[in-house]
Order: sequence, then structure tokens, then C-alpha cells
Amino acid sequence: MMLMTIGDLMDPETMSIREMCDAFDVTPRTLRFYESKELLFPIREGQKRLFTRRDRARLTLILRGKRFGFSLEEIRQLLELYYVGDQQETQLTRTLEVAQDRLSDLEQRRAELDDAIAEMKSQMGMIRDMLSGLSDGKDTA
Amino acid sequence: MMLMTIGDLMDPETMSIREMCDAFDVTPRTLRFYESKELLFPIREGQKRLFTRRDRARLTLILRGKRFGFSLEEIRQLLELYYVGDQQETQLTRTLEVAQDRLSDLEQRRAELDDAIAEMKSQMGMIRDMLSGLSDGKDTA
DNA sequence: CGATAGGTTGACGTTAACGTAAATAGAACG
DNA sequence: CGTTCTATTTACGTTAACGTCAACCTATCG
Repeated sequence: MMLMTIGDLMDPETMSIREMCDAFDVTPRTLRFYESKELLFPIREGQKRLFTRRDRARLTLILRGKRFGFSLEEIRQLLELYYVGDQQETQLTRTLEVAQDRLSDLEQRRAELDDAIAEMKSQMGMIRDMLSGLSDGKDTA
Repeated sequence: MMLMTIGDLMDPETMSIREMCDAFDVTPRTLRFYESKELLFPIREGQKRLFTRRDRARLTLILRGKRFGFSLEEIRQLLELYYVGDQQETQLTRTLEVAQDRLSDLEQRRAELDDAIAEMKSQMGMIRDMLSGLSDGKDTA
């Protein structure tokens, strides 16, 4: 029962597809699908995929983006704003402009979310009022 | 060119499907689809749909829910928390419990959103640093 | 009355984001 | 060497949320 050798380059930096699935609670299909959509770029050891620290950081952002309801294509564009290589000044300036737009979107969503939370609380207040009215009726009957 | 008569019951409370589409920027298909999924309940004048104030309030919530990435089924369940009829105490208590869970979800999302905003700002700071570094190099050359 | 405008009900088509199954490959165990 | 594990590619299937016809009704204008 050999578990590994030196030659296995058991890099703690990289993870197998199964390790990724366990760590992020996704299926292999999902990871391969994300690679095909150029959201992840695992390296290859022979035929097998090895996911790097960078892939894990990206996957974290991807899953959060999904919870926010962004499409994978929108997420892919968002990811481009991170991982800025050594670009030209013009390109960096452009990236910064796009990032500012995305930031405005996020802040807009935050405002909407605050509204939704306030409304939900108000609604709960009304239900509580109805309940206290009911128990009053019972108590004072 | 007659526009309307008294008998038309030109209720300012109700809107035709086209008025709804213009007001909310959706297609007729979308409104009919939402009705089929029991998210909206327009009344009928003969064959034609008439959307009430209640339908408009619901549609507002539906569209916001969509921007948050909720599925229509999730939204339908959320809508049940609003429009509470005259229910039994037990049922009201249950509704309140469910509402509390939804509220926790929303607040959880807001926390995540705050993280995302902070990260985006940090990333923009890094890009700005790179840019100032570039212009420094030019100025001091 | 005929044409036009606005609405209706099917019913099939489309896209995104995977699920699922079949066939294949290589490493390791016994 | 045969099996077992893990992973891979290929490819068809599925669900949600509509889009897009086609065929039909019906009120009103001219």
C-alpha cells in the first residue's frame, strides 16, 4: 500500500481533481466544464489535471459569483480584473475603469439588498403584530 | 377615434399586458410565463389579462429577486411570506419562522457582498499602485 | 364589410450549466 | 497478469426561463 514517492512531486501547492471536489463541494464535471470555459487553468501531469493555488483562488471567486447570480461569462470577465499581468499603462488604466464600473454595480446591489432586508423585517413586524393581536384576543376574552 | 367609455371600467388600478411590459421592461411572454408559474394572478376581462396593483407589487419583488440570482421557484416561496391572508396562529408562527430563515440568508449574502466590495477595492488599489509606479519611472527618468 | 391593432393559446426552439453514461488509459495492488 | 482505482474524452440528456412562431379571436376604424 504505497501512498506516494519523492518522484510524485507531491507538491502541496497542487491538488488532484478529487481533492478539489472534496474541498469545494463540486463535481469533477463542474471543474472540467469551468476549464473548458477558460475559468480555470489546471496544469497537466501526463493526462491528469493538477489544480494550483491560483486555480483555487479563482474557484473561490467563481463560486461566490455564482451565489450572487452572475453568469459564468460575467464571472470570467470579472476574473480578468484580478490576475493582472505586467500590462501597458493604457491597458492598466482601462482595467481600472472597468473595475470601477463593476464596483458601482456591486454597491448598487448592496443598496438593493439593504432595501430587501428592510422590507423583510417590516413584513415580519406586521406578522408579529397580527400574532400579538390574536393572543390579546385570547387573553382578554 | 373613440378611446374609451364608462363601461370599459378604465380602472387606474389595473393595467393591460402592454402597459405592464412598458412599465417593467419585460415581454408579454414573460408575464404569461410568470402567471403559469403562479407568480402573478391577473384577473380577466373577457379573454384579456388585467394586472392589478398587487400583481405590480409582486412583479417588483420578482425582478429584484432575479437580480439577486434567485430562481423563480425560490421567489415564489418568498412571495408567500408577503400577502399573508387571515391565517391561523400556528400558520402565522410558521410563516414568521420561515421569514426569519430567509432574513438570515439575506444578511449572510450582505456579508459576502461586503467582502466582495472590499476585495474589489483592494484590487483597484493595487492597480493604482502599479500605475503610479509606472508614471514615477517616467517622471524621474 | 374588410383591414388593422392588440391580445390569446398552443407548441416547438434556444441557451446556460451542468448530469450522466460509455469507452479508454495508466498506475498500483495482489 | 488481471483487477481495481482514478481519471480522461466524447457525447447525448436535462432543467430553467424564456424566445419565437402560427393560428385565432374581437373590437374598432374607415
